[in-house]
Amino acid sequence: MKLSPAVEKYVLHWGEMGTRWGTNRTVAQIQALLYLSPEPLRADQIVDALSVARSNVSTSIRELQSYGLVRMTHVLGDRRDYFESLHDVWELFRVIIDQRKQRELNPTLSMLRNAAEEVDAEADTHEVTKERIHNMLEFVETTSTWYEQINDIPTPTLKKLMKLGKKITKLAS
Amino acid sequence: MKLSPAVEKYVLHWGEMGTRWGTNRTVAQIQALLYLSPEPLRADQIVDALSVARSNVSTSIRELQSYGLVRMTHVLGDRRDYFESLHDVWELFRVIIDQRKQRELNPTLSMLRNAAEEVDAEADTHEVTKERIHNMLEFVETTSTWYEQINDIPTPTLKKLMKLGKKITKLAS
DNA sequence: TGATTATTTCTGTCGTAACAGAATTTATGG
DNA sequence: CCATAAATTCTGTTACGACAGAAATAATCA
Repeated sequence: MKLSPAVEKYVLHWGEMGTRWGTNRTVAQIQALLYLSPEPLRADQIVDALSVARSNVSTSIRELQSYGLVRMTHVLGDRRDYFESLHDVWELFRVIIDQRKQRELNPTLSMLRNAAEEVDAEADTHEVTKERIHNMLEFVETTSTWYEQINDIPTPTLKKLMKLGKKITKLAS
Repeated sequence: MKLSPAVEKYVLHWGEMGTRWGTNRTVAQIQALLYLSPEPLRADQIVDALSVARSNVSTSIRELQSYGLVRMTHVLGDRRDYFESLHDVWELFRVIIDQRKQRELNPTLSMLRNAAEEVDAEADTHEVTKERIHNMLEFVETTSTWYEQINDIPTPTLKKLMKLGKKITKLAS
């Protein structure tokens, strides 16, 4: 299993970027490899292609499955597990962003709601500080509900909307 | 410099979240502290409030300044440096997202452009793989130009647009 | 210009996460 | 069931980033 130069560059870059997105290199590399692979791959093929330990592949795939980015498949008469990634890029990023909303936005939202309530009762806290917390809360709430709304939009519509770019403002005024 | 309970929670949470966003705890805590502070703070005040080493504050502030999130101010007759954060949340996130675009989206875009060109010339690479690279390139390009367009929209307009949520689709059909 | 205060840079330590390889568990075919 | 293959979990090592404290540098005042 030798990767072509272009595929190798893709996989390596994706691995690098993965580390910036809260996951680790191997996880991101495996996702990239599976995304580009025309057919599902076995763990040992991934080991071979990426030169990582078998155990590492096992752990990483489990993580990818828990995110909902990778699923297991099987071949008749073969007891080994095969894995494939989501292949639709839009779907892929919906899932990723959903995850991040769960892990980051939601906890922040509840912290801010608590903090906003609590700070209002603090007599010796500066008004400006109170206001700042409320502003941040409002921002995160707006972002959060906006995202939930947008997430309901079917992909083709979403694409069209995005292609409009700032022209969208003309319609909405 | 004793932080109120609400402020402390905010700062601690922000620090935690910071680690998920590619920066470190101290940097994020300092930004949070400065964001909430009614007036600019000196390095020694930050040391006191967050219980971190002076050197750590120096490095972190430098990082925040390089991101454009924090700026230095001075007080007449006082040679010490004072620091304040951007206070407009919308502005704050514009800057943050801009940074992330620079560091993540743009490099990925150029990798994908190279990979797309290179892979087309690879005779023994599967058609499906080629297509996947192109799909990813198209997605990132769409996202990138969409962002550039959106970034031009003034904040009040942007707020209104976001409040529309998915109702936006009715206008654009 | 020397003394003092503010700031930055340097150096070493520590904690954490990634990872390899070994050991174990689980599954399947003879 | 036993033997073998596959997959997972466990354990120790390593690499890296965060950070404190020390040392060095820069700025300001007497």
